[in-house]
Amino acid sequence: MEPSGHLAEALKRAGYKLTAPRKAIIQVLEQEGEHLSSGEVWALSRQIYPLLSRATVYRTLELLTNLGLIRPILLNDTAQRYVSGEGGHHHLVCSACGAVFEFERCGVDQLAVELAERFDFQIRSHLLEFYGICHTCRTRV
Amino acid sequence: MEPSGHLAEALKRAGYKLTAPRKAIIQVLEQEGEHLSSGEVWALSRQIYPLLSRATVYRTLELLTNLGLIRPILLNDTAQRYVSGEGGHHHLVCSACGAVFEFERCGVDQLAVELAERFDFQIRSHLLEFYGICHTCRTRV
DNA sequence: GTTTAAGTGAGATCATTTCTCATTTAGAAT
DNA sequence: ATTCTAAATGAGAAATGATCTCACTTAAAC
Repeated sequence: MEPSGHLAEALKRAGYKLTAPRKAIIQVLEQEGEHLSSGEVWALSRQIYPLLSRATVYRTLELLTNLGLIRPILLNDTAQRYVSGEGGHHHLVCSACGAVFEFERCGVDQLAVELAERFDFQIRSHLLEFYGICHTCRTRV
Repeated sequence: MEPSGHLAEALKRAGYKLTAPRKAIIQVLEQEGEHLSSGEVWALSRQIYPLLSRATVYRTLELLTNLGLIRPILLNDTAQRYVSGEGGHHHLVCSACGAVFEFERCGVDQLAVELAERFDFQIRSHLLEFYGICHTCRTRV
């Protein structure tokens, strides 16, 4: 999800303690890729630090979110999921079957610059999603 | 949220029964505006149809979602919230304090046309969100 | 090594969502 | 209008996800 060591460094820089539970959670986030739910983070991190409590997972995910290092994303789940706080995510989401297609170029960079100036807002990432009906669902009788 | 009668018509057209519970839920969605959670829809709809069960609210929201008439959106909540299934939503979201700023023009129309063709996907709406740190949070000591 | 504010675990509590199944009903058929 | 039936519903149980509390622990500054 992130370049290794990135999250730990950012935490320390922001004045937070680098504890064993946090190290385990960070290691999971950095190694296991995108779209992890809170529960998945908990399960995976307990393989590293078995005493880890659910509460600490929620607290750490919230902390990392507030620092802009990760952010929640809406998938077809009930559970909250997280992705990297940097860069863009671009999806086509089928309203009927939930299928997700990804694409790369989105062309919002210029807009980002304009908005950053207009709102005096420091932009770190973005999400662009289109919703509709996919080919399969549309051609199904 | 929708032009009046739009949802009821679409439901019938898709072959679903137009029951009293569904009418109440639809009336709420059409009148009460955006960003309602399931719980809020339940509470408001019960003012119209007091026997209404939570389960029916969930079932109806899921049905309307599958038809592309509404869609879930991620806000700073635990609860699932819904917006119109048509048109675009454009937000700047502060990772630190959760503040949301809206903007209008997003310029993704041309991209939408290209993607629709490339993926053979019928696009009905989109969401463009930028994440970062707002002016207030950045200048706060 | 001491100190102390920050961080944590365990489990209770709360909120949201899903499930089950007996009962009801919209709308088609007559 | 009446009958019929698959679809829809209500009520509450169960599951899942998130938050809170508080006594205990610990990172890191000194």
